[in-house]
Amino acid sequence: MKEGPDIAHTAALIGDPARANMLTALMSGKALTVSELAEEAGVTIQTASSHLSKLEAGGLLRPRKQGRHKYFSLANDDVAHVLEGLMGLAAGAGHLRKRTGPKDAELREARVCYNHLAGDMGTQMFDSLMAQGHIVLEDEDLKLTASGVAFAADFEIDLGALQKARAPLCRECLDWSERRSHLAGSLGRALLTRFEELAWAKRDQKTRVVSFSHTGAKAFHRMFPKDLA
Amino acid sequence: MKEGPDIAHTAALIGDPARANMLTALMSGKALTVSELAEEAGVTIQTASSHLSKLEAGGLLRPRKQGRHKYFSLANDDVAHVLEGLMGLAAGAGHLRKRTGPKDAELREARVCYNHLAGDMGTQMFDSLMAQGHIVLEDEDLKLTASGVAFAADFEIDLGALQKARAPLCRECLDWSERRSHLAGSLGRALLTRFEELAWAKRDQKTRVVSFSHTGAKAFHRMFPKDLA
DNA sequence: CAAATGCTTCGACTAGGGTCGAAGTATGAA
DNA sequence: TTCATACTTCGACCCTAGTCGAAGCATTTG
Repeated sequence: MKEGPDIAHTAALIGDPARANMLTALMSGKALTVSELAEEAGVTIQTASSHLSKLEAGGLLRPRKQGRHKYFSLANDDVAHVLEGLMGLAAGAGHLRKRTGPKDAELREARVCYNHLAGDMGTQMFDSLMAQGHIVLEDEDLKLTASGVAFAADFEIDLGALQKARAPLCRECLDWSERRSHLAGSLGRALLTRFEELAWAKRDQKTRVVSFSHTGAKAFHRMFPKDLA
Repeated sequence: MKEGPDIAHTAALIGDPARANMLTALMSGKALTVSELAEEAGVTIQTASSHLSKLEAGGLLRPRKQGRHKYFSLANDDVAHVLEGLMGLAAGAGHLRKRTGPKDAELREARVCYNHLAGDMGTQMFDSLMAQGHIVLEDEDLKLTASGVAFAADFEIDLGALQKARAPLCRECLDWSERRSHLAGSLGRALLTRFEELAWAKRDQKTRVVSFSHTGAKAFHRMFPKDLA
């Protein structure tokens, strides 16, 4: 009678408030230590440790040991994708933690989703890349076109290094605030990194907010124009 | 400190085994009564009733009263989308209920996802529609092209009626077995319905399996060829 | 009207799991 | 080596939430 994967176990892992807080914190894309995650979730370190080993066993997190620290990050983009989807459902049901908080507007404007740009500017960049023909939807997923390769080279992104990793270069990710797609995958990550290198934008560690400088925003909009007839 | 929607509450709703079974059953797209869902989940009717009101309050289900029956269905495509995503995660973590069961192959071949065609044939149909230029990814989401409109008319699908509803006409939905997109939205539903009307395919209520007849499969592959150079 | 069916509410029971204090292990610094 | 830091394990507590029996509504049928 029960066919298909065991959805309940995975959902229950996300369903605990402390664990959900940790996962949400990891949506920033940064790897965090046990103590940092404990702080984030508002529980003691012992409790956090127990939660984290469950999340790891459930395939949601990827641990990395470094000296006496243990860093956790989301296991892959699929996890981030599901988390964003859940945020969309929760937002739709009106289950917001704080409604129209001061950070809310900034979060909708531009924020980090796992490791790439999300929010209004994220979807705008995605749309613009599609409209300029730099990426296309082919077969199952997004492909970088020849013009896209040129674009990346022009922006000094090392595609060769990115393609060595087995992670997909381009991926769609559904935005919970915009309800539209933005660009994930290793290229999405590389773009955000590049914005930071060029000091176009800075990301706030705690809140996931990405704040663009004045000149950075201007350069961004020149590179990814809203409408191109 | 806690910004964003309350993901834990929604995930916890899905995280209970009984509720997860009900939701999985509703992925068939059919509306089911309280007693049917109780049977499906293996709990008494009282327990099921309690679960269902929670799911309803959480915005995951949409109830409809009809006489002394109360029918439940998934609230919208977003819910189905998240559920499929969770199935993908659970499958990736190796948390399958039964591994390589007899139904498994059939499920991967063709099954119902909420109300549209999923599995190998679902993704194949999606790819073919894209390749033939009937649908394109524009701005945020999928759009039906002029040739797509002609195609629908030719297949005797009443687009006018579909467009009246505020539900999106075309949507992508990620397949947990294929890990590729297939067509959701009201057009996706209409296509599956049409296959049934033409007796190309029949869907099994219990298992979500969609079985194509011999001639039905032939017609399907003629209409959605795998490769068109 | 009464009987039957489908569902909801109430109340009580229980198990599972989240929580933390305390003790144990491992790595790095002095 | 000795101390400090980062994390894990153990054990006990407690409380939420899932469960079902029984009773209560609502709707349809006879």
